[in-house]
Amino acid sequence: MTETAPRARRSDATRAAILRAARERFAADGYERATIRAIAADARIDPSMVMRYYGSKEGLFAAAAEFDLRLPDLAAVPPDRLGETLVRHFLARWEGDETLAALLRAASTNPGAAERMRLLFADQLAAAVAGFGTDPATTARRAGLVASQTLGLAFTRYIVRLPPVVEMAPEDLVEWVAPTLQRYLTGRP
Amino acid sequence: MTETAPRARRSDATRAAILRAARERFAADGYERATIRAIAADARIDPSMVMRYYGSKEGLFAAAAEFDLRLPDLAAVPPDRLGETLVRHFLARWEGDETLAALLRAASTNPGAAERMRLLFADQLAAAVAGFGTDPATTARRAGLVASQTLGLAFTRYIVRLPPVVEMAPEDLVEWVAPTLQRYLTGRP
DNA sequence: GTCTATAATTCGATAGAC
DNA sequence: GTCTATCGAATTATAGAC
Repeated sequence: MTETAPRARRSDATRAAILRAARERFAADGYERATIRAIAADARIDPSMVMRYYGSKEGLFAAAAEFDLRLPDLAAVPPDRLGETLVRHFLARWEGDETLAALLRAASTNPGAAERMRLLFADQLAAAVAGFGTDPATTARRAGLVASQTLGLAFTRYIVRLPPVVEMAPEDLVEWVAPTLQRYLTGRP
Repeated sequence: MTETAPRARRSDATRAAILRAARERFAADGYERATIRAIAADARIDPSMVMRYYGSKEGLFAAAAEFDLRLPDLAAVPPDRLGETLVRHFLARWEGDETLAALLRAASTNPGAAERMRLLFADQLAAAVAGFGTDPATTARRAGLVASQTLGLAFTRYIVRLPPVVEMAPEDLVEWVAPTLQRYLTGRP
């Protein structure tokens, strides 16, 4: 029973510190500009430790970019408040966790990160939209439209930082964007 | 009068070939992964020529990322067809010129490219929206919302390439997205 | 105007002492 | 488990021959 009772190993703290620093650097600089050396310096450990724990830069990114949207069960949401619920949820999720910003920046230039983004879309967003009961033939398309607006909001607010989008209060964004998502989810073109 | 009668210099063809290759590489790989060596190889010239003509990698990008949205005069568009006009225009503009894809990819990781994106937004999109006559106090915000949807569409369709967004026909996209832009431009939240 | 040669960095990754 | 030392490759940029 060497593994059945997980004892907090000393290295766990180091692993966590590396992941935290990696998310920050990948979020701020993207995949190519974020260097293992810089990440290690932030985490106050030796660069070779990163390689030891995560094998390669790609392995480190894969671990750091693990992201759960934590979408609510859309079938339990009042049908006329789907858009509002989604925008509010996305905003809260992004502002509290920079992992998505890291994934978004990296996906622009790194093929592996882009593939991860597509998987996140298919496994989480498209799956949630498919589960609440509109015409199955159009759910993928509806989910894609929702992604185009929500990722565009994230891109302009957190990556490019367009001043008017950055300055809008979360509640103002909800007011403006919720009807868009509502129509993409339940409307006809 | 050594310059008043511009004679086609031999080097002009080389300059143009470099720019074309640079746009392709920047659009496909982003700023960091696109190398001067690869661009020079595409243009069938020596890498040192790129430095000679454009001074540095940043100077080359600045020249290659020059982009004119060529927005129509919104004051001349029927007020209830503003959204439709804009989506159609953006789609046509993007599919015919990869410069915006290059700018979009680079803006994710390169601070200079992001600044360029903000300038393009302020000087062209925000200016066009301000010129057609809604409440001046809200025009910047309306332009920001339009950017969030249009850049999100470009990001999901040309950069991350989410399958459902890639597969939608331009006319379907117009049908779905036009009402969104129409409301951002002329509606109340 | 074009190209060769190379300088000066910087990076990811490895080997091995302790 | 942690760190020192370093390898090998790739990059931007420069100096200078032709």
